[in-house]
Amino acid sequence: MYHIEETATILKLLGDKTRLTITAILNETDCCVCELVDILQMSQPAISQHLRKLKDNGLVKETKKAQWVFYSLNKQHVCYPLIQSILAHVPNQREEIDRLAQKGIRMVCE
Amino acid sequence: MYHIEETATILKLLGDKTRLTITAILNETDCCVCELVDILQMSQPAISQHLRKLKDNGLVKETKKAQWVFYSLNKQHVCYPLIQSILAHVPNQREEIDRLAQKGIRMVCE
DNA sequence: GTCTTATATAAGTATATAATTATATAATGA
DNA sequence: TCATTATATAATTATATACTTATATAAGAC
Repeated sequence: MYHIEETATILKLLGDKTRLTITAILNETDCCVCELVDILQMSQPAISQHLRKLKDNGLVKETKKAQWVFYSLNKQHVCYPLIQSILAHVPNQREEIDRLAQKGIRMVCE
Repeated sequence: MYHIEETATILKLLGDKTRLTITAILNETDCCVCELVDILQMSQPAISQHLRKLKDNGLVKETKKAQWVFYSLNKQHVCYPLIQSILAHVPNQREEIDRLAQKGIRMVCE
């Protein structure tokens, strides 16, 4: 059970098509920024700025690997259960991720 | 299972402390505008405008009774299940409603 | 009819948000 | 070292949002 305010903050964060999609993607697999750029067909700064908001609120974590920064959902977040029950209502993004894999993820990031 | 965009719209609507609280209240009991004004301690136009957004998106319904307009959650909304699974994570607003009842709802609305 | 109460809407203002473009940083590899 | 790639940040702009104040509408009481 969360506070109303805390919950509203999470909902506001996920109440944006781009961030909700990013969250749904990360719920399937970790991704680096350029993969998200490729899937979402948006500019790199726009994606970075959305990731920043998610990170500032602790919803995602970042891990640096060579020149890439991989983002993942923060399963330790207090609101993770809320996020999961929301994601249960939206289609998973397997297709998008598979499409990316077929193009060769490497080609995208290198 | 909803579309990402549709879900984002709902989350954005509920991603506001006032609207989330109104929704949580209406999940307990129907309310007229002046009751919400009393509970939320906000101006009447502010409450009306939030109710308008909720109504425009079909989340709430209104019923006129004499000079009052009672609002209720629209259980027929496609996203009602999503809304319920979100509300399951926030405290119900029984206390606020009870506090209002003790003051005498009649006194508030007349 | 007029007065009061409940609610809605309009106009204005201040702030927040999302995007773009340009630039900075950081890591890799030649 | 320099060039390239990946990512972040800053500055700007356009739009959206939440609220206030003032006013309109609608219903009931008198």
